[in-house]
Amino acid sequence: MTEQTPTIATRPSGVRVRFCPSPTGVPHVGLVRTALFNWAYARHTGGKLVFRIEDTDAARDSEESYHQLLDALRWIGLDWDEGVEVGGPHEPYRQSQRGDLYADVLARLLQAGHLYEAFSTPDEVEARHRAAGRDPKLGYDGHDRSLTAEDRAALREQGREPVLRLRMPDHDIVVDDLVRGEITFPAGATPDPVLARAGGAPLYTLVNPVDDAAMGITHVLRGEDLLSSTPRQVALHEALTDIGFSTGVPRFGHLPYVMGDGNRKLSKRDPESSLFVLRERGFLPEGLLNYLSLLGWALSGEQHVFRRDELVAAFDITDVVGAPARFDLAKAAAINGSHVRLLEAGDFSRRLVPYLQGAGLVGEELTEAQVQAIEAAGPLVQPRITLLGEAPGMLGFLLTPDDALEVEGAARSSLREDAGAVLDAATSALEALSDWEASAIEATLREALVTGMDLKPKVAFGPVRVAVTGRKVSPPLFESLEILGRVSSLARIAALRANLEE
RNA sequence: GCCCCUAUCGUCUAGCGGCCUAGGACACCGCCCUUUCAAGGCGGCAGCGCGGGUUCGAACCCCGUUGGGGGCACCA
Repeated sequence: MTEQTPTIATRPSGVRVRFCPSPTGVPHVGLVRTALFNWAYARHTGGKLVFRIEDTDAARDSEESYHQLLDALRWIGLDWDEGVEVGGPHEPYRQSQRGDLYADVLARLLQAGHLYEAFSTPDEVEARHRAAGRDPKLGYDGHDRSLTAEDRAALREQGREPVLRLRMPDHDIVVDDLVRGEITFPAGATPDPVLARAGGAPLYTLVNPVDDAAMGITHVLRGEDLLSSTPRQVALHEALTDIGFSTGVPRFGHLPYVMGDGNRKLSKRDPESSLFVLRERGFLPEGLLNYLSLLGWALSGEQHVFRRDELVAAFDITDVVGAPARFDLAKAAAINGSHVRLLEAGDFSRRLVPYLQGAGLVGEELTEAQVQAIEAAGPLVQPRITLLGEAPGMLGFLLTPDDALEVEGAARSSLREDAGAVLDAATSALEALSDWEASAIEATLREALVTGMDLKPKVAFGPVRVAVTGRKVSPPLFESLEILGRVSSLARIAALRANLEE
């Protein structure tokens, strides 16, 4: 065993980072943020991102979750250089398929004396702590470290099977964390961890560092929750180096938590923690990517809205902040709104389609008229929404047959006594209009209602807006009338007029 | 209990000893623009947890303290 703790890996050139989730549950924003920072660091440095799946817990892992992980990464636009789906020189990239490697490493580690067989049950460990007047929560006490071959044989006689524990070094372990700086873990503070169950089933404690070593990972960028497991990982890397399996210890960088409301970690109970919920609400991949990168990092003090390539150009793991960041849905939406506004008009309209389909306003196949209406109205709603999911509400009136249009209660009750007269005047003016175009519509309606009836614009146009869109709030009225067309517009005004009589 | 992390406006952050009477963004509040609602423009409110040092000088360095978070599994 080495005397000193090497904290800087001596590796071939080039940054190699990895993203290695276990496929349990639905992808959440904290997970994606971790993937994002690994990706950004790889792209910034010209290094490689490895995507590995840690599915050694058959009870909790699921194939569905695996596919959701792929879906999530692809949607937000993170690609990887090696790993599941794309292959690479270190296949396979699913730990459930790497059992032979782990068994081999375990055997070599055991033979070299870095591992030992431990027979103590958790109850026995706790009982020893109590008997000695120590805190029972102290963790494993190292009791089996000194078992002789005879001792072990005797225990086996009793039908007991040992787990394999790593012999932690008796010196302090110093980690130069890329985001937190130098951290010292006192000798003896980390109990000897179990690396394999009785029977040999490998645990995360073994498999994660072994694969990092096998895949030549140079920088381990992961969640803060794993910070306290770092000393045992460093110790394992040292042992792996000692047996010639590895060439050193990777650098570590521990990313801050993503918090929810209050002072809790963002939990799966929070709906906004689910990437897919966010996507359904209408986040743009580039908008969410932008916001997520702001959780613990900043491009500069001044620029908050930026593109993917600007992120890559500027991102450095050493600039990441160590303190937890709160996920603020309002700010996320605001950043998204900025990206919505940045979209080219045609692009924006096309991205609306899935949300209109989801709302049942259009079918699988769009009609020519629907395409035209969406493209014409797109620019009207683009500055008015922050999430694409808001679009159906604003565009619904254009994609609904005249006789199916429903006037919202609040819109209906906003009408004053003179609404009928306003609608009558609007009808006369519009029927006489030869050129059905927004500016002409505006001119004639202003003349008839504002000038002719001496009404304030808000009062004058309100009833027309309600008649045509069914709502108090809508895209700009005159453009909306133009897009809707003369026939439908007049029909809707007439319908509301008739309705007022009742 | 032990170990570790962390601390600038309500929130996310810039700041890396003098450029700081602390900058930006979100939120909030005004005003302008305006056919509704937005967008946009202009302005405002609001912060270095506390106590000691070090220094000519501290948001920045050191020590302590308090608050917050995490870990102490045959889960990952």
